[in-house]
Amino acid sequence: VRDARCAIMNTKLAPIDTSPALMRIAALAPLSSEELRALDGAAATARTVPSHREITQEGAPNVRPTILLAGWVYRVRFFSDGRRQILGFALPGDVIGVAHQQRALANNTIVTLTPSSLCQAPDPGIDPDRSGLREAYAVNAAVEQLLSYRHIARLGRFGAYERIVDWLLEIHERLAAAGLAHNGTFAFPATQEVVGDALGLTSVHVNRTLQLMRREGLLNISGGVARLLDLPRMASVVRYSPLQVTADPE
Amino acid sequence: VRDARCAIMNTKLAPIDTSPALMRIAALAPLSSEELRALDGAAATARTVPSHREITQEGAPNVRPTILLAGWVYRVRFFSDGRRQILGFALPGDVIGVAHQQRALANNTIVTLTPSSLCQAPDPGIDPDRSGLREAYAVNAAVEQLLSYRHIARLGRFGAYERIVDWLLEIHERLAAAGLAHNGTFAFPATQEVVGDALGLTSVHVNRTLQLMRREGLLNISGGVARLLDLPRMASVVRYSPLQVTADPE
DNA sequence: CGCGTTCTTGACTGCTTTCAAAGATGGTGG
DNA sequence: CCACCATCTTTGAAAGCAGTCAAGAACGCG
Repeated sequence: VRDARCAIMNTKLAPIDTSPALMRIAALAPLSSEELRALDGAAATARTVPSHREITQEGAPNVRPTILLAGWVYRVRFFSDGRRQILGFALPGDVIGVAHQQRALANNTIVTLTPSSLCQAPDPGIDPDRSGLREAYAVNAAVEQLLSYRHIARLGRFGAYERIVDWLLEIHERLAAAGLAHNGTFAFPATQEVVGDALGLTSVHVNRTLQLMRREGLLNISGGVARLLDLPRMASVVRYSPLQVTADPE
Repeated sequence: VRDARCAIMNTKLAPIDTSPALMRIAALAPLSSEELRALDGAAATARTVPSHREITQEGAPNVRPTILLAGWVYRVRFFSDGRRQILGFALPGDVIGVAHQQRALANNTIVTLTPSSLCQAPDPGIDPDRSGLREAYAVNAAVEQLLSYRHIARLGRFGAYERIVDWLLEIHERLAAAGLAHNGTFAFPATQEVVGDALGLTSVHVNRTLQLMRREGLLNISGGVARLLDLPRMASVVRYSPLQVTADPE
């Protein structure tokens, strides 16, 4: 897993306990050492998928629950005239393909944006020793739903400038939870066309807006790396509030 | 329950087995007579909420799972400058407030659009006799997620005309599942401003677009009633495909 | 070093918003 | 039964944000 990540994301080799995906999952809920071992074991069976490959297809039978260990993947919906809308991204540590019903169909197409590493998500079953895992998956699902709602609000009421700021802050927060962002800087594999497809804009307009932000000293995206240079100002533009789905304990 | 529905929605008294909410839930999964009785019993304890009341508030502790028996409610996200974006609607038979994690927070504010009737959703627990209910709730959740994804695609890539057509077809399909739409005609309590807030448009532009559609003989909304006069043509405008989250059995 | 992808730029079009005010509608109380 | 008020719908003119089309520059991979 670590090797895969290093090859794929071009990051420096890190100690085992900082594996981004596991760090993010462990942040969702307290996990027992047995559960951490189960995750490690699953990660050992990871498969690598090249970029631009479909993992699921909308309307086809759902895949089994899967953990994204490394890479970026996106959910997408295609239109008959060739347009497409990216519904959201899964980042390292995200769990995809979870369904609780019989004969579930995938409700969206999932495609790898970068070469990615995937493994089957350990099944907590009804094992009382794995309640932490169940909780982590539940929190993951709640975050996923919250992200959808935020994306709807972003597309419905934000202009291009706000959309990009808000979305970058969200990506940054999520990557930071996996230890993949430092000081506002993170690997950013999306082209301007992909950003446009995610935010309901044309790549041309994304380009002009990013240039404006660059001139303002707000951020800088180049060479596959995003640098958010003024997080406080970005946050104030859209009144950004961190993702939260669970109440803090007293 | 039936009385409440009649008073609230101004519909004609219907036989018990056509109660819209229960009809819709029963369509999600096969239910045993025990489960149907449980639903009936829950419905008997329904409470009525006036219009424009908040049922949940984003960031507050989540409410317990609730069935909407009658009326329309909407999920909404507010912005600091007074703007708001409606994230989606719950219609009779929809289950709201479901969360599987500890100390869950509501991830959106839910507000009644019309006077509404609500009851607590029967808990299937781990009772094997209530697997149908569990399945129905799971399918309900899958539909909810699918609706979110469709809404994202709608807002991101459709123009005003397409957004309205696509959204009305979706509302129609959902109401029809509860027996609340006949021949393309259904009670429609949303003002043009509400439609605009849901579709990311101004009420002025919603007005102009609806007028265009009326002139084209496509549909007619007036007096709180929507009449979709040419469903085939509407469907072809956006290549509408019915909501489906479960594979048809062989 | 060469080619394909991605980024950048310019001019022009057009959908949607904004602002303001005038009608229509529906429910309520006199 | 009608007057009245709040809400909702309709209309017009003007401005603006974002899209479209096309072509050139830069980048990165093999």
